[in-house]
Amino acid sequence: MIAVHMETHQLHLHPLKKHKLKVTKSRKALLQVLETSPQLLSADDIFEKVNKHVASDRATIYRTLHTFESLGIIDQVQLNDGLLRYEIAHEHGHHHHVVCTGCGVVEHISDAPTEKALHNMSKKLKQFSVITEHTLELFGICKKCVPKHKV
Amino acid sequence: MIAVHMETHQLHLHPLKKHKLKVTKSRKALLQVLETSPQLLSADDIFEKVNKHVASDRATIYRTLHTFESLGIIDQVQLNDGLLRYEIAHEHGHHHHVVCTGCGVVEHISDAPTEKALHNMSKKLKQFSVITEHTLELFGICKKCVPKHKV
DNA sequence: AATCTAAATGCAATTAAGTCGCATTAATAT
DNA sequence: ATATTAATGCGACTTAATTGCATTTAGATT
Repeated sequence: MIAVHMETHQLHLHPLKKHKLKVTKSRKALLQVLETSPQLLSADDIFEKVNKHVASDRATIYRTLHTFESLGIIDQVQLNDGLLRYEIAHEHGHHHHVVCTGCGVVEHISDAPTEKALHNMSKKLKQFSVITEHTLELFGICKKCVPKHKV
Repeated sequence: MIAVHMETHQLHLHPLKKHKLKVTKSRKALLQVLETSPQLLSADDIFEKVNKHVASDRATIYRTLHTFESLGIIDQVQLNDGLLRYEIAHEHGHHHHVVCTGCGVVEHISDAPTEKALHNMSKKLKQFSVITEHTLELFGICKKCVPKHKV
């Protein structure tokens, strides 16, 4: 009864308890921020958003991001500007992103035909016999932002 | 006769003259370095290699890279480590890279089936109707490096 | 060939993203 | 309630990249 109650409105505590990490204000806020964001967020985005709720230091944010990343709680993503961005790790595993250049909203994709085409292509390479990974990110304008760009 | 002679061993001057840029030692060396590199090179890689031939400053290298990039002489590439890398621009246009994580050697690819799969996939997106671009980079171990990684 | 001038360079200072050491604080096990 | 150890805050530092400014130089002009 009590356990059920706790679970329902404190879902963001799970990853911390699960990995025996101390439940601090900064970490709770960071998780909250990532869980509710429709965008991929940079360390600085996260720093700003966390600090609207609790006082936290950049070094703490960076260290927390590293900790969470190495535990698989969050994923790092490189887009095309060299800035690392973060998202809550997907249970689905391998996937890619479509990012709106207007508002930053992200749609997650994992498309079997594309993966198959990539696999076929990798067999045609001249200098490579082993492909270990790939990055694939798409950029576009989301339906909400299309009107703004029509102007 | 004279023109032919000049062309044969000074191909790297063409882009400079073509764009009415001054032909300096640093720029010649930078072009030479990029033209002969089987790898994508970071600004710092280029700085080091250029300075084996002529004395040049980092600021000069960065400015030259910007100039060349905006004129389409070279292309910028983001891999997965946040460092900008450069290559001589391909006349072929749109293409992707396969990068050896051992030695950095790059194979250039442009695969119609993959592009078609990406195109099909983009039509299935929920939040997007317009896709403007995509990045796709593959990582693997090249045939020369496979033996080293077997150890 | 000597001179002129805009373009390019070298140098130093600056910014931005991220990291690290260390003393202090605070979460949680006892 | 206390002890222990993880986590934090702060400041200094690193690395990639940018910028202002005085000097130099490529190449056009005479």
